[in-house]
Order: sequence, then C-alpha cells, then structure tokens
Amino acid sequence: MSDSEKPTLLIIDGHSLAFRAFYALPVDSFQTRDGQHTNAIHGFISMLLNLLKNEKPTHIAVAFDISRFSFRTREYPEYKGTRGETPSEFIGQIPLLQEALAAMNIVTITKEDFEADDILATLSVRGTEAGYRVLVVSGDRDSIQLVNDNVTLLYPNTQGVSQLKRYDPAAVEERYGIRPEQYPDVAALVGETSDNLIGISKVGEKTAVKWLGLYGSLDGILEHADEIKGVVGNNLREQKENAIRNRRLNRLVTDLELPVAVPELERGPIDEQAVRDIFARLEFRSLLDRVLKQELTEGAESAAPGESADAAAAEIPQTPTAQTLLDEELRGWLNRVTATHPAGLGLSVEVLDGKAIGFGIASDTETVSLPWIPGRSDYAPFEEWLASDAPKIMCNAKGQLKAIRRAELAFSGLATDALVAGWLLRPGGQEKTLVDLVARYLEETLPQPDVNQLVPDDSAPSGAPVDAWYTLWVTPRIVEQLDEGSRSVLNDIEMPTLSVLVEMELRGVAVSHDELAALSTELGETAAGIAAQAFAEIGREVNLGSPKQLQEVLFDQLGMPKTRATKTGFSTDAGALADLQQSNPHPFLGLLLEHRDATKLRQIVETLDKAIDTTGRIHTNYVQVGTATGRIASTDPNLQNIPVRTEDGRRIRAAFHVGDGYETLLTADYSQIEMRIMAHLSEDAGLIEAFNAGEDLHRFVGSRIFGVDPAEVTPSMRNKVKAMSYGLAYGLSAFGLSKQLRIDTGEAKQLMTDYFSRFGAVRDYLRHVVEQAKVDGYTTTLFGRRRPFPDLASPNRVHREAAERQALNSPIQGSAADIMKRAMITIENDIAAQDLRSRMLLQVHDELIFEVAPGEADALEAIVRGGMGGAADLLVPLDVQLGHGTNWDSAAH
DNA sequence: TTAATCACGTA
DNA sequence: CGTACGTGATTAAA
Repeated sequence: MSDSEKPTLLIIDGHSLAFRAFYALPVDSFQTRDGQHTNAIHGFISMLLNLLKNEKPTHIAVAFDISRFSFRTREYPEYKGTRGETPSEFIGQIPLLQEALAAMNIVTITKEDFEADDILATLSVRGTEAGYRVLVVSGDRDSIQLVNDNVTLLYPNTQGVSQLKRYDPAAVEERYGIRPEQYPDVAALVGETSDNLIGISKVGEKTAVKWLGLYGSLDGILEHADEIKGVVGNNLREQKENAIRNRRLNRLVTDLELPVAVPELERGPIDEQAVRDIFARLEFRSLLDRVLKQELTEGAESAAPGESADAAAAEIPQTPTAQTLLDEELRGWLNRVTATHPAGLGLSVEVLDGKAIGFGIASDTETVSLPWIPGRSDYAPFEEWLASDAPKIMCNAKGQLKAIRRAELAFSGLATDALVAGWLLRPGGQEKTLVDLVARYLEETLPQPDVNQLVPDDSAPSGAPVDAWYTLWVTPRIVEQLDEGSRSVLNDIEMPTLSVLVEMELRGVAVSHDELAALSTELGETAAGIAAQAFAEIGREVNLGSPKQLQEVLFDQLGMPKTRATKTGFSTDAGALADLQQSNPHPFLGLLLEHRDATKLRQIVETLDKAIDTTGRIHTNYVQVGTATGRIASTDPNLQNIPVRTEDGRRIRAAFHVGDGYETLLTADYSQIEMRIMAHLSEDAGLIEAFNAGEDLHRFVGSRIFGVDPAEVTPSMRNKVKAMSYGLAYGLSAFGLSKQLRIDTGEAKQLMTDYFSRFGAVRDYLRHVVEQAKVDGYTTTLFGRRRPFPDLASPNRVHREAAERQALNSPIQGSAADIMKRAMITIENDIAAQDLRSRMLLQVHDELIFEVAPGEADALEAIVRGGMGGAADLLVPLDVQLGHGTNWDSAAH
C-alpha cells in the first residue's frame, strides 16, 4: 500500500497549540461583546481547518492535559516548575475550544495522570501499527522522538500557528543532525528550560550531537564517560544523574490505556446546528463560513484542486530576505516587477518623527529595502517609480505620504490602502494597524522591530520591507471580501479623500497664540472668582472638578434630591444641575455651572495653544478610519469640536485666523444636510416641498404641524419642531423628546403624532431602514457604504434597541459623510485644475474652511458652491452657505 | 503609571 | 430612554 492510499491519522496536542495561538494572535482583536477572549480558539480552529484542507486526514483526535500535574511532577516536583501563571485571558478558552471541537465531531482525549504528549505517543504507535500515515501536531519538542517513516511532526514556528514546519526523519536530521529517536538523548544532556529540566553544564546541542555521533546513545555516552576529556567530561561524570533523570522524564509513554481505539477516530459529519451555536457565541463569522464551506466541499467527495484552494485563508510564503539595490540594478528590478504586478507593489515608508528614514517595496516573491538619506542620488529609479502612476499598495498611508511630501519626493499611484479597505469591511472593527489586519486576515503575527534592542534578534526580519510584504499579501484578502458598493466607496471616495487629507493636515490652520493666551488668563480669573463665590455659598472649599466631592456637597451637605444614577453615584452633569435648580434653587448650582463653563473653555484654549507649531499653525490629524458611519474624526488636537455656541466659545473660534499671504477665511457649510437626505430617502412629499419652498425649514414644518401660517409660528413652536426634526435621525423617543424640551411625555407624544401625521413617509422610511437592516444584517448609504449590525438580533433588549437606533441613523449620517467627501475631492481637484493658491484647510462634518488667496474669492466660491452643491443628486437641492472673514468666527455667516 | 469614569465640546 | 466622535480631570487600582 502506498502512502497516498493509507488512511491518515491526525493527532493534535490541544493545549500546546492553543497556547501558541494565544501568543500568536493579539488578545484585544479577538474578544466577544461580553468580554470573553477567543484568540486562542480562533487561531486553533483556523489552523485545524487548514490542516483538514491540506492534509485530508481520515481520522483525527485532539489530546488535552487535564492539569499541570502528572506522574512526572510526582517523580520530580520541579518538572515544568518554571512556568508562570497561566494568563487570565487564556483561562476559559480551553473548555470553549473543546465545545467547538465536539460540535465539529472531533474527538478530544484526556488521561488522568498523563500529559497530552503521552496520548500523542500512544496513538502514534497504535496508528502506525494499524497501517496509518500519522501526523502529529505539537509545539512540544519532545514529540520529535515520535517521528519515523510513517510519522511526521508538524511543529509551529515563530511566524504563528498557521505555518507549521514539517519534520520527517530527513528534516529532523537536517535540523538537529541526529535521528528522531535520538532527540530525547540530546534533550536529556542539554536540558530543557521550559520544562525546568537542568542538563549537563557546558553541554549544548553541538556537544550532545557530537557525542551521540561517537557513542550512538545516551547509554553509550555514559558507558564511555571516562573517555571524555576536559571540563565537559568532568561535568558529565559529576552531573550524569541529571541526564538520566531527564531521559526518564522525557520518554513518552506509548502504551496508555485510552477510552477510544484508532478506528473510532474516523471523521464524521459535523453537527451543523451545534457548530452554528458555538461559533455564534464565539462571534466567529468568517470561521463559521469556512467550516461550513469545507464541510460542503468534502461532502461532495472530491473537490477540484483549484476550488478548495480559495476556500480559506491560505498560507503566505515565508517573508523573503530584503535586497538592497541601487541605480540600474534597482531600475531593472522595478521594471521587471511592475510589469508582472499589474495590481501594484507593496510599499511601506519607515517614518521617524514625521520624517522618512527608509522604504520597503514588495513583490509577491521579493522585497527590497531602501534606507533613505535626504539628498542621495542613487535611488533615481525609485524616485521615478514613486512619482509615476505605477500602482502602490500601502497600509495606513496617510502618515507615510506626509513623510514623502516632507522629503520633497513626488508621489502618485496610490491604489489601495489596506487599513481603509479593512475599515470599509468592518467599520466598527478593532483593526487599527497592519499588525491587526495581518492577525485577522492572514492569521499570522507580523514581525515587529525590537524596540528595546536588548535582544538583537535577526531571526525574524522586520521593518519597512516586511510591512510592504504583508501589506501586499493582506490587501487582496480584504478587498475580495468587499461587496461592489463598498469597493466603489473605496476607490471613488476613500482613496481620493486620503490624498486630500494629506494636504489638509500638512497645511494646518493659523491660530493666534496671543489671543489664546489672553483668553486663557481671563478665563482663569473668571473661574477663580466664581469658585470663591461658590465656596462662600457652601462655607468650605472643595474641588469643583471632582464629581465625587460635588456629590457630597449637593446630596449630603445641601440635602438635594438624588439625581440620575451613574456607575459610581449620582450625576452632577449640566442637565442634572439644571433639574435641581428648578426643584431646589440654590446659588451654588448656578455658580458651579458657570465655573464648569469657564474651566472647560480654558482647558480647550490651553490644549489648542500647546498645539501651535513654530510657524503659528495647528495641524490636526484626521482619522479616516475613526468612525463607524463614514465620518472623519479629528485628533491631536480635535478641531471638530471647537466651541461655537457661547460668546466666550466664539472667542476661541476667533483665534483661528487667516494666514500670512492670504486674504480671508472662507467657511462653507451644508444647511440641514441630514434632513435633506431624509427627505430624499423617504421621498416624503411634505418634506420635499418644505425644502423647495425656500421658507425657513422649522417654520415651514411648524406651520404644517400646528396648522397655522408660517408667520404665526411662535419661537416656542419652532423650537419644538426643530428638536423633533433633529431627533428623528437619532431614533429619539417621546421620553427623550419630553426631557429635552422639558415638556411632559403626553405632550411629546402628541407632538410626535402630529409630526408623523404630516410627514408619514419619514416614519415609514425610518421603520423600513431598521426592518431591512434586520434582514440584511447591515445598512447602506447613498453611495454604497455598509455598516453591519450584529446586535439587531441580540436577545438583550438594551443592546438590540441601541442597534436599532444606530441602524436608523447610519444611512443618514453616513450618506452625509459620503457627500462631503465627494465635495472635498471635487473641490481639491478643481482648485488644482484652475491653479489657484487658495486652499482647503479644515473639515467639520458639514462645514469646510478655506484660506483664500488675494483676488481668488470669486473663483474659489464658484468652485466650492459647485463642488458641495453638486456632490449628490437628490430630490431636494443641497443648500450651501458661504461666509468670509479674517477669522473663523467672523467668517461664519 | 494605567484604566475607568465622568463631564462636555462639536456635527 | 438620541447618533457620531475626542479630550482632560479625577479617581481608583496597580
């Protein structure tokens, strides 16, 4: 019988593989909603699926240790004594893994008083005797002794659990220079730190192998111990008991009594419902697909070879060693690989303090490393490639492109950003770096440069070439999972937006330090004065910034009624204080609110002031993948929450001013864009008419609801309607509305009823969005951006209803974000096309701020109006409000 | 020193 | 018991 005809027995050391997986995959990326960690389970099952696909075992078993104690620890209590506490995140994953294996109809075996390794050894012998080809999967080196012509060991390497190194007798010999059955002798002499087995001093692998070559076995070596000269010979004679003990302990037991015989390990069909249940609990969606798909193809007997290859995340090749090329050699390489990689090459820029210090380029078989020093001339072919339209695939490109711009290198041809693609696939996901993407989509650990340099580790290459390599490999795995709509959002909206954001961040916005400093001082004095008055009211000094101390004052000292409960006590937020002021008026409450206002503004002023650079400008960081809806987030500092509602707040805005060489700031914002999107999506005739009437929206809606002429709509009526309209897009309830407007729930309910009686299609639309999301599992924006909502099926009412409100809001907020991004792309292009010096600086969701070069006001206005107004074709017009001024405040209309 | 909580600024 | 964010101060835990 030839090997290929033999049945194949696959036996796995469950604990050791799960543990490897635990360390290979980031804990944070694999966690269920209720906090259960699943990285070890995920890694294990993923590896298992690869094995099932590639090795096609006919029989399979997974062995687990029952505890850390076995006959070995009884013989030698120090055995494995160096092992630390099991990480808490690992605990609990094993029972779940066993449950998942059971659902997949895979036998798990344990044996009291023995280790999983002994089970493996026993099964391996029985399997061989019964004529099986045996595959042993273990992360324990002791398993090497099991290898023979019929038994192959699959051993995880440092790259993670998805890549297993195959050890047959030849591979063992090549790696260790000995036959497999000699390995325990080597280990006995050398010792095994991880098992706390001390070997012979000064004897390492080389010496042990040499002795084995001379004397054949440990017994042979000990017999001839007297012949061995030098210090090592002495050590051997003095410490031979160590070696004898080690050899006794590392000999695996091959004749255990096991509850199952090998033929009973034959693979059977999975329990599909059980698999669905456990995978749902573990929140493994892609793994579930893989399991079910695999079951299907195997059920269909023999799948075509090419068919099964694309079913699962296949392994990627070992990262090639980076080449360093210059001049014509570099040109030749680039010419060759660009020709064979129409989809693009991987590119990664190593950035230090905002500056480019090196580049890595990857093809699908090679990597090139290009250390960068400003002004060097031997990279001309690289610079040409960088500037060309040759497609580049990057990950988190924005910061890298900024570094390229600062190095004054021309750049073009960004094809795909893996991070952005990953975000479109899972907009609420945790993947924020290449490391996370590689873990999720390739199920490997990205080698990281050793930051603390204590260990000069040259075993795993890292840095820009490796990043470029993994970027190239991971990107198609993500993009292929995107639906058509998401793909068009990626290519037509997000990638162009990325380039626009690079320029906006580099430009920054001018902010006056003098104005901020003066304001800070003033606010500080105001706050101190208010604090003094507040302390006088309560007869003592407390930290007004401490909710805890405030609770003592309010509820103990002043005996106020308890407010809304928080996790740690009772709320002292502005809403709660306002409620108290109504029921229990007290001067302290007003003073506290005033103090909050002053200190909050001062804190904002201070943060902004610190962010001003040497040229007097602030450069925010736009996080393109920062939101679940499609909006952009702004950090360090956040320039999307600069105060505007109060007089003092607007003084902060006023410190944002036009820069030298420019004439004014131009602000441009969409008016009521979300309501307009609702009008479009709902096709509500009344709302569409409202926008086409040209009347003030809330006045118009108010007149319809209250049955009066628009001119007779009172401010109170208008306010109510305005709150209702805005609240609609958030899933506002009657309760919430009543609370916000300080009216009773009955009146709020009536208001909602009246509203929907006039604008019923809006209600129908909002209901429909949620219903459709429950069917599809996701929502879609006007331009095809998706957001999944697993919680819509949650049995937990709080979770489910929260998901319903999010699902209701997402198409609206997300479509507005799509529209604004499209406008930004058009405007940036048009400004360049017309060769204007004016430039776009900031985006605040529905507002853009520009610096206007002298004489360009009219031209810029036309571009901005055109770009924003024409960004979408809706059933209602997109109204754009413009304003000019020398600062952000005065530029507001 | 880090993580959670609270509060609050914007659209 | 209204969506989407980021930041800073306080507090408790380590």
